[in-house]
Amino acid sequence: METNNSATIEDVARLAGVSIATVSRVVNGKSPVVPETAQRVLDAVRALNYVPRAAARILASKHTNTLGLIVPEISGEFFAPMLRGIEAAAGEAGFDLLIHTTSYKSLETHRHTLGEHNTDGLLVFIDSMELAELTRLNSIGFPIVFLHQTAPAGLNIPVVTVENKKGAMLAVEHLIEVHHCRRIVYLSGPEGNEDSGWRERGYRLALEKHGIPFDPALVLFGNFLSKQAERTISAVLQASLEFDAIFSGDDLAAVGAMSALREAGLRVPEDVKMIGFDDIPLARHLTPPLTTIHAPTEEVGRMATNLLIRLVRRETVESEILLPTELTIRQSCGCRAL
Amino acid sequence: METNNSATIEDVARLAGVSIATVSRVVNGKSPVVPETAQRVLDAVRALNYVPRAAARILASKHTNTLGLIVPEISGEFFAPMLRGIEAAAGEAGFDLLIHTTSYKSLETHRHTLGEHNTDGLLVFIDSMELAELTRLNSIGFPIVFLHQTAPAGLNIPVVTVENKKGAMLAVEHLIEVHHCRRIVYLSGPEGNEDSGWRERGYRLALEKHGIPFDPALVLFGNFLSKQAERTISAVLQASLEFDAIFSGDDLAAVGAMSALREAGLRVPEDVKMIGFDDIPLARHLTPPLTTIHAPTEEVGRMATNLLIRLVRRETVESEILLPTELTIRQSCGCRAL
DNA sequence: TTGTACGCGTTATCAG
DNA sequence: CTGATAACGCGTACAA
Repeated sequence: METNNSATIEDVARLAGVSIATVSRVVNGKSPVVPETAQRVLDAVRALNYVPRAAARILASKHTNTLGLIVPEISGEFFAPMLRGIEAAAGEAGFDLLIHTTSYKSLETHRHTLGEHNTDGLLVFIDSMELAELTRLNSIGFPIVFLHQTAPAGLNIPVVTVENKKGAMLAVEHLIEVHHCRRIVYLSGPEGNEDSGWRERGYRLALEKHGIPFDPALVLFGNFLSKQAERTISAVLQASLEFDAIFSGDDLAAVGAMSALREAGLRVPEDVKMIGFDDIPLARHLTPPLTTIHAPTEEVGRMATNLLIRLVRRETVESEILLPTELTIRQSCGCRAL
Repeated sequence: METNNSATIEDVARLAGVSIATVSRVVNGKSPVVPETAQRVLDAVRALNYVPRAAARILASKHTNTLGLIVPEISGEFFAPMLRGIEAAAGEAGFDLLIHTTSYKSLETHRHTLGEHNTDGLLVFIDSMELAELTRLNSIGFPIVFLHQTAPAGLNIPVVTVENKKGAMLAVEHLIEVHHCRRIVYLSGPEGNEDSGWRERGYRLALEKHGIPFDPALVLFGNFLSKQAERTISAVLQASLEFDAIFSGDDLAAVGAMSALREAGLRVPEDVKMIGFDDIPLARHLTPPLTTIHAPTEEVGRMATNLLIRLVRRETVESEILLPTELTIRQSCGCRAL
């Protein structure tokens, strides 16, 4: 609710004895203004506590200085670092950040809530947006950058993500080569999740490379959630599935899996080796500390945001950025504490 | 960057053969319009893919339909649930959410980035805002709600937080009464943190109630961070401080403390009992599962947002809401698994 | 270097 | 119930 009495550019102009155009100039620092007049304006601005109305600015200038972020849900552990990166990059460049989650709303409701009319560009995480809207925005040249997800066919939208396949291979090969595991479970993410898809591919590649036949029974559903992973591992343990290691598609699922294992009286890493993916902040505090594939999540957020800003400025950008992942050895894989 | 060719209210009016006023009416569903004309307008809207320009709307109507959130940093574990609550409540009421972190910016930069000119109201977490600006906003009747922090003297700003003192007492009394602890460490939060202050008060009250003298040497600095807590506990262990339990001001610090304990060869709960505060999602997955004071963090976010929205609508609201905390017993306190 | 005047797209007021 | 039309506050050609 706007309050009645705040100063407008006109008030400032009057007090400074100049035109509103001049005020606009010194406030935006665009065209040159005689230092002396500029100072008078600045004084007036301060005296009146003048702050330009964002809406008026947008209306007149046609750009919002705001970036939109669309996510399906805000899932803490993994998402927080990314958000930090995004917020930081946006802030440093002078952009505001409008956040929108799609999870709890009906499709009808969240149409058009974020788009050309209130943002200069959009950051889209996972498939939180309808293809039709995406296509429309893309066709009018509206800047969009995807996070952890490649663009649908035909759309020219850059992506920033991490080296999923390579990371997964690193993990599985470590399990095979160093710890001599042969029956390695892969704990998958949500159906259709691209990260999980690549990680599974890396997993299979590593097996193949070492002549270990792929067993579909070892691909289990973790849904990138502790709870689901816990449930799943408990169930297969009941059914006496045999395995000597788990490569979890993400750390959260690894956490749940470890709970299930402990519940069943199995020890990590003695009975089952475990490696996760992402390297969430708490990974090193688990018992045992979780060996995992480190993904530069905050950096992904930063990168994507910078990319988007360049897009907003109509600069050309690379269509895909893959940030490096690396194996972070702790103890859950069976390596000794240092 | 606004794209050139999108339809305006005038285009719609023309196509529907009505005035722009009528279009505005059916779009906003305010004044009654003959169903037949309304339908014509709706058709035109759809045909032209018309979406009202937010900026124009704001400029004309004087309110932004946007809520601002100011936080010092986005710290994952604890903050994510709160953000979820805020986002959900805001979204359900049709408000957008503008997020702003203050941590990495200079004071100069983050003046006025969020305020009367781009939001209808502000959610402020901890002391992420200057008193002067706060006072100014408050004096012009701008809606603000504090999260986990009471307003500075003289300002009339409602707060939503949790029953810190009661929760702390619950924890410490459990340690004393059930587990017969006598030398209980309190792991404090950041200097001046209000939550930590109340929790310490609860801790001291519980000791007092049971005739245990307060020992200042047992109040240690955890800073609500795993890393700091780990460092602190390691240090006092070196210095052979004696204690039989730790009540940690928050779960994150508890995690760090547990790492330090394990590092030193001490077992939880056999050698040291441990209780945390907040009940972050991962608490139950720690080894041993962390007994902690459950705080309804997501609900705090929801509540605060709803309060703010009522303030925006100029309704009167309670000046303080204390959400209940409760003891969630798991195993780190020495209680057996169920 | 500075000022004038118009346009941005809505909402709101007031007649009709 | 509907249509003109005046704000809303700022940026920016264009003119001086």
